[in-house]
Amino acid sequence: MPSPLRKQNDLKRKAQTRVCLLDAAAKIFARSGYHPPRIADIVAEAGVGQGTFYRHFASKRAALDALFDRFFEKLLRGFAQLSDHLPEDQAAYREASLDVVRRLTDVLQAERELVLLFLRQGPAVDAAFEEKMSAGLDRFADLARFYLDHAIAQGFARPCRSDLVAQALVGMALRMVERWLSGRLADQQIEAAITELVDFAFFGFCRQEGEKS
Amino acid sequence: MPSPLRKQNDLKRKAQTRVCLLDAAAKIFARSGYHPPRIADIVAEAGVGQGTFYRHFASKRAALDALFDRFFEKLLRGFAQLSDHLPEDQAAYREASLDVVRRLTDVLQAERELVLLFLRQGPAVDAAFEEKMSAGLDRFADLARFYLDHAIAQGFARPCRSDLVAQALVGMALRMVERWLSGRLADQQIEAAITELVDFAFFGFCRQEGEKS
Amino acid sequence: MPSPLRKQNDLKRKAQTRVCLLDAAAKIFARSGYHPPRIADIVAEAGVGQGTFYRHFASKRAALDALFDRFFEKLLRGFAQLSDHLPEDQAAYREASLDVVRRLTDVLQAERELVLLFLRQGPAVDAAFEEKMSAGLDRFADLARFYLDHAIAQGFARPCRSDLVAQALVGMALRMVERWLSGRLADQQIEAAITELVDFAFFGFCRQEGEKS
Amino acid sequence: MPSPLRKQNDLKRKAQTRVCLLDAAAKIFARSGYHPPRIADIVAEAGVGQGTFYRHFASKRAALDALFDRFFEKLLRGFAQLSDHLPEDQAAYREASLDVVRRLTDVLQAERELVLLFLRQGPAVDAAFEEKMSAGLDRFADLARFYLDHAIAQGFARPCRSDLVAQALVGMALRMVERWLSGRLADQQIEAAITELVDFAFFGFCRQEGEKS
DNA sequence: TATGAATGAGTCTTCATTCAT
DNA sequence: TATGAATGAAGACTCATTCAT
Repeated sequence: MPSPLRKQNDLKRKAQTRVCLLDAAAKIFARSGYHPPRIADIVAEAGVGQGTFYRHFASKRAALDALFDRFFEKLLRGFAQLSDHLPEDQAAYREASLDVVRRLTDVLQAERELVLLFLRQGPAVDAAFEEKMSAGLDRFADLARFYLDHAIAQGFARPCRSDLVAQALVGMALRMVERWLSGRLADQQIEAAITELVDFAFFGFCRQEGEKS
Repeated sequence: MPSPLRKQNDLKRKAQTRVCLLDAAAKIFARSGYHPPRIADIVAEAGVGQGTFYRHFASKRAALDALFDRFFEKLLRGFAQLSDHLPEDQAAYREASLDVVRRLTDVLQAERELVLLFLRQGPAVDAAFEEKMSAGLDRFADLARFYLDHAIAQGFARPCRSDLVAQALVGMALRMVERWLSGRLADQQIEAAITELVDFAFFGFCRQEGEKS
Repeated sequence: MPSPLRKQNDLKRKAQTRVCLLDAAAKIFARSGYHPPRIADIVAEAGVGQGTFYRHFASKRAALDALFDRFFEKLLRGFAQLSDHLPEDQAAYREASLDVVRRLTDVLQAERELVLLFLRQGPAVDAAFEEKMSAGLDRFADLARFYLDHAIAQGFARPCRSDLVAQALVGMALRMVERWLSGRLADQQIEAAITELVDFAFFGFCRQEGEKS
Repeated sequence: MPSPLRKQNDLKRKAQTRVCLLDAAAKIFARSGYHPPRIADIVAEAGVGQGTFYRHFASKRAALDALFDRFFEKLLRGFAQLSDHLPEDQAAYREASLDVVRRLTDVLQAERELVLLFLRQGPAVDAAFEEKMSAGLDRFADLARFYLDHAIAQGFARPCRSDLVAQALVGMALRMVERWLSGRLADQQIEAAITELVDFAFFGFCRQEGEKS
């Protein structure tokens, strides 16, 4: 009969090892992609034995799942209180949009390597993982659509197929993020890019009637 | 010594086998992704022997390259004469844009499985392949930017960071195509979606001054 | 320094754990054979930790040995006083034989699973264990031979190679026991089968001169 | 399109390799039992590569199955024409029995190592293999029972539970064979042992009325 | 003494690649 | 040129055993 103290310590140690392995996996996957690395690479990076990996994850695939869950939970946490109060005119809407995007970029930048990992490797892992990621992205699309519908209802956005537009916004975002985080943005002025693209989303690229040149 | 006729027949047969293998690879990759399938799966699908594969391609990776090249060449062929005459007002610009997109969708639909393959698996194959695909997409972004700059110069598009907007357009397109071809578009009315999204690109989602409700 | 009472309690607890592990091993081996189960299966069944197993047995093999010893000792205890007085005519000899077999079946039925385990798995464990089992069976063969020689000396058994006949009797018994305990006896009337087979051993299957039809 | 000749040669070569592997497996299993050897041991003995084993057998278990099938088929072939004419008196019955047993011993001696392998390891492999062996032995028991029933019907065997007696005979045979082939028969005079045991089966060990001492 | 997390040697199995025909 | 049997290096995974607590 083990003492409760002993049991707690064991659990804590085990949890530490798990974190250690996840961090190592993230590093390795970020460096070489998901498929190429061997379990041996991950445990070497983590500094534990081969068998230890299998005490914590059934397979490389399971570790990736755990990694994604940890990441996505963190990502969502930043948007929990978002829908508390909705903007009531176009200017406020634009401010709120800029605010959301900025907050998003902060998280993404903090997890740069993981983001790139999932963006590139995610859809190629297997059908189940693609589905999981797809569901995650759809949650963001739904959020965008919800906001868009609000704006339409308020009258400061024009009626449109908000489902399509929301997905288009997600598409824009994904590509810009991927280019930004992989260092392919023309200049790395992310702030300027954000403004530019929010304006593009709000007003399109056409010169409007009465717009000053 | 083989007769010239014999030689020619041999060559023709060889080319046929190559096409056969490429088609088989496309089918298999489309079904299971790039990494999981074994050479054995491809040759089984093609109905040839194991060794035959290696007479035509150095590796699975090389076959993928060949597949991409064949596809991309076909894709570009549709846009060769695009820049022959540029639209001179906003309405013509919109018509031309719709036209381009429609033509694109025709090719994409014809090669549905390959498109999905490259969209999903491409970035995960390896750095070189990602670079190759990236270059391909950048050619489309460059094209879009060229048109946008023309419109700005003509005065019917507002001045903007055309490089960013062009990439944003590519991002929009990629996501919509991926959803469309994988059957996740809300309704499968691609024509309506095209109009909707071109309008979004042209005018944004905001109601403009003087726009009728 | 531990009190003598404490010491005694520790010893008692240790013995209990040992019994617990042996019982668990018996159950597991009976279910899945000797080779397939892992130590982890045994300790899970016993409800103790992995390490505990090694405090009691050096290896799975050693636990099997202990299991066999415990079983065989119990088996022999039923035959200790057997040779106290020998039968003096054929009828008494037959009665004594039936009596021995019945007593044997009682023990075997009580340890059904272990018996089947050793019958099936024993010879396949390793050379040493086979030797050990073989020696055990030879003790029964020797006993049978001793009785047979007595009967021959008394004149109510015919002279024969008693060593061979004794081993044949053991063979008969092993197969019948295996079939009985695994539920493959035509009807489960073990008592009738005993009589039948003792008669077969005594008289063979041939009709004798003067036997009534 | 491969030439038929080529195909036939390939097939022949493949069959040779298979035989090679089966022989190697038999040798290895006979030496060390079924469970301990690794695939590496078998392929080393056969002088082929690791992968070659898996081209021919899905697993070690499948190889054992193939080995047993090959052996059992050979064993049965010797008894195909056995029931052509049945003995009509006790003396002929005894001659026929001796004849069968002698023929059996010839085959068994020729396959000494395999016989010992199956006798010892067979029941311990897994439930399916045990069932397979059991079915094989039951075929011999059925044969014995058929003969016994014939003798009873003819009146030169006494009425008895022929099913039980047949199984008892199988049990006797198994133990004697195992002792004989493993060199534990007191003297190696197998011919004398056969006579002795057939007599035991025919007449039991009791002295009969009117038998001369 | 009991525990169970950690270990890493050992093994199975796969599969890209070769090569004799 | 096409074939497919053979190959063996590579990698996933297992599990008996250790040892710090």
